[in-house]
Amino acid sequence: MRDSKVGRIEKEIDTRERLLDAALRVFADRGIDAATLREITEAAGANIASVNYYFRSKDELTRSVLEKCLKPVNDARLAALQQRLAESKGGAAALEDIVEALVRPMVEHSVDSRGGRAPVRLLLQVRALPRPLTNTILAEQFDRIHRSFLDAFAKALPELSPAEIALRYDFARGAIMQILGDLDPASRHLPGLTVGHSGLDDEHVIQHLTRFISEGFRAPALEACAHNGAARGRP
Amino acid sequence: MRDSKVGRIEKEIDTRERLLDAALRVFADRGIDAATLREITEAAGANIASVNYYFRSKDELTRSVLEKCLKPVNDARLAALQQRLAESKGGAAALEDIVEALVRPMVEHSVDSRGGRAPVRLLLQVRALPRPLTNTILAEQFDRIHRSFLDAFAKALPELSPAEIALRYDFARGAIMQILGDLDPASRHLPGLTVGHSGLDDEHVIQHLTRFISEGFRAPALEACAHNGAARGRP
DNA sequence: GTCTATAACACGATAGAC
DNA sequence: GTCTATCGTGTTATAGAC
Repeated sequence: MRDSKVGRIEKEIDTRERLLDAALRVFADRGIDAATLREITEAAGANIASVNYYFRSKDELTRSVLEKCLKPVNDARLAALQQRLAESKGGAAALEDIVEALVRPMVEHSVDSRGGRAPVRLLLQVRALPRPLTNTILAEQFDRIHRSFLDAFAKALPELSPAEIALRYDFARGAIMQILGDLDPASRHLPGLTVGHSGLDDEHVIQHLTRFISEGFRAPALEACAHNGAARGRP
Repeated sequence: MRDSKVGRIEKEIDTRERLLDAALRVFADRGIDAATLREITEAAGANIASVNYYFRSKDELTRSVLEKCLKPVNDARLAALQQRLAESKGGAAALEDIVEALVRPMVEHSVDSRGGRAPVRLLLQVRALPRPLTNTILAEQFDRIHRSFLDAFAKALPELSPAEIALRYDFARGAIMQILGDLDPASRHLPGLTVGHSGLDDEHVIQHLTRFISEGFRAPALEACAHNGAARGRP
């Protein structure tokens, strides 16, 4: 009796949350396009019409799913970076610390409710297949992150040009996404993993990634080449 | 008069080739699932029914497209690696040479007929979205490559465990795919590219990638951790 | 070989009862 | 809030004329 109203409210919230959770998994497993609202609602134990009740359309559901799984990662990244920068009191933060601020939150916060890497696979998907809707969401979620990290790397590695920093930052992001995608059970049947990164926990992944990326960043600069914006627009 | 028959044969071949070329672009642009045979045949200037005539189904077309754009890359990779190994006369090839054998063919051979990176975007897509059909094709195309390169890296870096080699090889592949995907004009509206790898030709990309990856591989080994397959299955 | 027409089916979205 | 039923649209695949 005491919960006749609370129960209804909890159920409402619960259905919405279950839809988001199921949609993340189905989107990651089958692709956003190929995923049908029928699959999603079935996986969530909800009715086919519930998506149109809680979200207005499949596009709005997509936006909510992406925001829900990207925001925690990037909030944690920004917090970690700003803490490192604060510790270095105006000087440049240590390279390893910046790299770890980029790596650790993604490794630790990109797990779905089943222990898989659905957020990573979804992110790989929207990057591989640019569409206006998802591009907008990615821009909203990543612009501040990229700006902050590019800036921190530039200060830590003053001998590298901004263009070379941007390039290596791109390499780093690719390495992170690749290994996390391969760690997901859904990628088990992909080639090149016969050795299998089997007995590998999050902490080791973070350490391996941080070391590889840091050494890559420390490679000597390639003499003047990439950052010649001057070459564009001139004969 | 002399070409009434030749003309017909050329037209046949031409239509099939045009379908493959158009399918690669449409698959990469819109996603294999979302791409319709109507779009593809329209882009190829062919009739809607021609796909079912030349290929049996959309799945067979997918297989042909993937094989056509992956085989040249991997053939070139294997040839480059074997040449380097032969030059080193039984000893280990230089690390930079192995990395370049991995990098250069992918950078140089992953361009579509319009100068874009459709093969890369298609590969990113089938990796992000594992399906039985494409997994099989990827295994056929990449198993020999991965085995050969893992072996070469292991010989060049005897202080690293096989598990650590596999991990760093994965990082390298991620870095390569990421930058090549971002170089495609279709990725122009993605975030993090405001700096834009604009005035950057293939040769510079190859050199930057090779340097970054080689230094990453040279990072000191992380003490015993990943390769403890023994830890699995024991209490 | 190329084309038109259509069969057979799945989708997102919604109206309206409960 | 939840459900059923259905509308309108778009898909692959194919049959059969040319």
